[in-house]
Amino acid sequence: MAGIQKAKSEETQRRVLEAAVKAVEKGGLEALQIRKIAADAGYSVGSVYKHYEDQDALVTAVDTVTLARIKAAMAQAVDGISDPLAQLKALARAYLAFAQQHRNLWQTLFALKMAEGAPTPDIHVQELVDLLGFIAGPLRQLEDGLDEETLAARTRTCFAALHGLVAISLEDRFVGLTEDVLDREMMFLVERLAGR
Amino acid sequence: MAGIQKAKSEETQRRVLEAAVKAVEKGGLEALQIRKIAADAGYSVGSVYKHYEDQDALVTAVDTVTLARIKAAMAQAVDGISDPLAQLKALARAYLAFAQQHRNLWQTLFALKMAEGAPTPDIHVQELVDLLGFIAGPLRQLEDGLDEETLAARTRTCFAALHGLVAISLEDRFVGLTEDVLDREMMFLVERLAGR
DNA sequence: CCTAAAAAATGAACAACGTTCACTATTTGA
DNA sequence: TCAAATAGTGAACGTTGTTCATTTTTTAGG
Repeated sequence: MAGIQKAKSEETQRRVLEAAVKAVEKGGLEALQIRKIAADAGYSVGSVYKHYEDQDALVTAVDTVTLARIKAAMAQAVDGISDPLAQLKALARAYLAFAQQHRNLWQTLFALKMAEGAPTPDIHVQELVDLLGFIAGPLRQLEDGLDEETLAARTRTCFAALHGLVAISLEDRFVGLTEDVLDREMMFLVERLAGR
Repeated sequence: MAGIQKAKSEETQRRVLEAAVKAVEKGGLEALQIRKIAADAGYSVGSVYKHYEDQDALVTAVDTVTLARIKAAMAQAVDGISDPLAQLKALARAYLAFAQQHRNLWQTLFALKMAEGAPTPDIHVQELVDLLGFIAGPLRQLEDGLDEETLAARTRTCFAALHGLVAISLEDRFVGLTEDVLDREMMFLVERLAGR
C-alpha cells in the first residue's frame, strides 16, 4: 500500500468540511467554531489547521459548497422550460426557495466577513458567473438587440433586484409578507424587469 | 447643584456611542471592541456596560444612528422635487450614495448579527416605516388605483430591489460596474418598477 | 523485515476577546 | 455632616482563534 497518506489527508479534509457545513446549517456563522468542528469531525484542532489556513478559509470552503448547491438548484429549476419569461420566474422561485430552506448557509454566503484585502477565490467568481449565466440566457431572448456589455450589466441588475427581495424577505425587521403576496410581488418584479 | 449625575450619565452614554460609531466607520463591525471603545471614550470597560447591556446593544445603538442618517439623506433627496418619478430616482441615487460614502455603517446595519430571538427595537421599526414612506408617496401617485395593502407590499418590493442593487454593487465578488453604467442600470430599474 | 525521513495528528499554551463583579470615588438628599 | 445611591474602576474569568513542540503513523530504500 502506498496511498494511505493521501487517502487520510483527503478524508480528514472532507470530514472537517462536512462538520463545518453541518455546523453552519444548524447554527449559522457563529456556530463555525474550530474546537467544535474538530470534535465533531473526530480530530484535534491542529488537524483542522493542517487543511484550512484559518477560520476564514473554512468559511470560504463552506460558501463554495453553498454556491454549488445554489447552482444545482438553478439548473434544476430551468430544466425542461423553454419560454424565457417562464425560465426567469422559475429561477426566481428557486432562488427564494433555496434561501428559505437553507437560510443559514445563504446568510453566511452573503455575510461578507472576509478580510478586507482578501481576494475572492477563483472558484467563487466562476460559480457566480455561471449563476448569472442562467439569467443572461432568457434575458437575451427577451431583450434582443442588446449589446453584450449592456446585457451583462442588465443581468447583474436583475439578479441584484431579486437578491434584494429575497434578502429583505428573510429579515425579521421588515413586516413579513404572506407567502402568496411574496410570490405575487416576486412575479411582478420579474415581469417588470423582463419588460412584460 | 442637583443634576450632575444625570449630566454625567448622559455624557458617558453619548461619548461611548460616539466612539462606537467612529470605530465602525473606520473599521467596520469587527472594530466595535469594548476595550478599544472604552479607551477611546475615556472610560473603563465597566462603564460601557453601565449604559449598554452588551456588545449587541451597542451595535443596535450604532445602527439607530445610521438609520437616522439615512432618513435625513432621503428627506434631503426629495426636497424640492414634485415629479413622482424624479423623486424615486433621487431617492435611489441618495441611497446608493449613502451606502458608498458610509460603507461600513451601511454594511453593519445589514450585517444581521443580532441574536436569533432578539426582537427588533421599536425605534428601528419606526425608522424603517418612515424610510418606506418616502417610496410609498411617489408610488401612490404613479400607480393610482392600488389598494393600500398592495401598495405597502409594492413599496417593500421596490425598496428591496434597490437595496439589492446597492448591496451587490458594494461587493467585490461581482464584476464591478462603472459609475456611469451603475447609474444607468439603477435608473432602468426605477423606471421599470415605476411602470414607465 | 528494519529504519530513518516525511507526513499526519495531538493537545497544551498563548493572546485577544466579551463579560462580570467586588471595590473605590463621587454625588445626592436630609 | 453623613449615609444611601449612583458613577466609575480594573483585575479576573471563561471562551474564542491560533501556534507549535511533541508523538504517532506512513513511506521508501537497503
